[in-house]
Amino acid sequence: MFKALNDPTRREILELLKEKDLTAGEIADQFNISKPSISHHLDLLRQAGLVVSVKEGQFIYYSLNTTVMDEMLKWIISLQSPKK
Amino acid sequence: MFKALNDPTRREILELLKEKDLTAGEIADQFNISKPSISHHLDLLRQAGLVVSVKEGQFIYYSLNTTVMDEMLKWIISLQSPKK
DNA sequence: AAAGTATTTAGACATTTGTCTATATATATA
DNA sequence: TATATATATAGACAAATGTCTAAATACTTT
Repeated sequence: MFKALNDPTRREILELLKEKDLTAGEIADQFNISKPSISHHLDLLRQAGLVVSVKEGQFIYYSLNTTVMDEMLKWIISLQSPKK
Repeated sequence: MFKALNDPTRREILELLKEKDLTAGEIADQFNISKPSISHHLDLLRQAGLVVSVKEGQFIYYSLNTTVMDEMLKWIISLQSPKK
């Protein structure tokens, strides 16, 4: 998950999906990167559980899965507790 | 910052520093990794602003700087807002 | 059934990353 | 001052990462 968030392109994809669900092609259109590369990024995001994909005809819609981020939020917040 | 958090060793270092400030050597002792490698990890954490180092005699004490994490918390939380 | 569109898979390649050993720098102590 | 200790820097190297082009798969339309 940290790994999935480590790439600027992937973080931008998440920000796009914040607005609304998009197909792989619509996402790829937003970047100056080849479609196979975007496909690869989407695969990594999916493996990390950060996005979910649903096939609809010949399109594949991607959407955010924010529940997974709770874990990360908790981790970061736990670091902010005061020292002994 | 995402980059700094992407490595398991660096995340563990942050968790150690959560308990109390430690010298570079004390940190290195917790890992099966050479001291120069740990020194490199500490440098990356420092560059990311996640830790602060203070020289005390021949020792260098490292401590957490949690303020930087607020930015990241905000980013993650912003993704969790509902869709249009 | 054939051609077109959407997406993924496969394989290659350059860059980045984490690790190491060897060496350098700075401080402390005998 | 010489030696020991703490830490960092330099340079090498294998593994991981992000990108590409070419080809494959799946669906749609004519």
